[in-house]
Amino acid sequence: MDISEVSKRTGIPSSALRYYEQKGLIASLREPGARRRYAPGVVDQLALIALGQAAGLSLDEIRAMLSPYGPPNIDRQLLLAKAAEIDALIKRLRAVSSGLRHAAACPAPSHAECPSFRKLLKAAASGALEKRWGKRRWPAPPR
Amino acid sequence: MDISEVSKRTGIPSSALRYYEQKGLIASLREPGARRRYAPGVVDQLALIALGQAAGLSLDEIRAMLSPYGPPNIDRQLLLAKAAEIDALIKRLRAVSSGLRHAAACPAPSHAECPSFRKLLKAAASGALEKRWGKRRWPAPPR
DNA sequence: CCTTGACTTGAAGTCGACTTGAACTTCTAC
DNA sequence: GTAGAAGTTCAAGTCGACTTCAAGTCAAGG
Repeated sequence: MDISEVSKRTGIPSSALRYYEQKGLIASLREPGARRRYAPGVVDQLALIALGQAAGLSLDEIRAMLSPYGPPNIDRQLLLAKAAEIDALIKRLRAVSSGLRHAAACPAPSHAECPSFRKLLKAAASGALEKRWGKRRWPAPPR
Repeated sequence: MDISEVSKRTGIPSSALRYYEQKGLIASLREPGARRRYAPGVVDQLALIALGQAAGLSLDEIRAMLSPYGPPNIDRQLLLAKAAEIDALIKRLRAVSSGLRHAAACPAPSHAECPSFRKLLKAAASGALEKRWGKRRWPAPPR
């Protein structure tokens, strides 16, 4: 497959494919200087990368586990830690969702006055008011 | 309250507070040129901002609804849309979490060969392989 | 042979939410 | 009155994951 074929199949722009290769996340077979050709397995590889990204792993972390050379070297500890992290995130997101619905529905002039809203607020933003959060990029839903 | 007091109470660095003020998200009462003094309500305001951020709103979107001048001008449509978006995100995150746990547990040499894993993968990454996602910053959990 | 379009490279630009630095002022304590 | 901590402004830097640009190369069709 050539780069545009992979791009079509995965939806990932060719610029991103080149970027991934440059970062060592995928490999292309080719004579130096010529055009890239991809083995079919690269599509699965890219799906794994997408999973890792959805899980909040950085490309560097993903590369550490899924180097295209040799068998995947899975850090099970890290995966479980990330899973736990995501579960915690889900909890907070549920509170955020409730908070938003409440804010949309509650007619109180100032939401800061509504006790149930304050409670949701605390649950949703807990941590924000204690220790600062790190940063993370999350995908938006498929449109 | 002075800026360090607000910072201590909310955990938000003073640099961020100045930034928020510059962006019009919060107000400080003060003689021009002198030090900032904050009304107590600013803490609630900041909690709302944190909620908005946790919900994935940009500071610009938050400002549109929570201008410190005058009553909040809530866009209920937008809030409900964001809530729905978050619910969809939660669904995908659950799949991601399962996927990670599976990847950590499954002894298969190549995960791409395990059918149940492939299914999770699809659910987790769905959309990534169709249309490209937008970008969004999400907070990490409180450490 | 020549055009056209897809590919190549490396470097630079983008985005949002801050942080950091430099240079300066002001408040607090001694 | 003076040190030093904490505040001020404005400009510039940071981070990750890409995208975009400029300039050049290669392959197939007419």
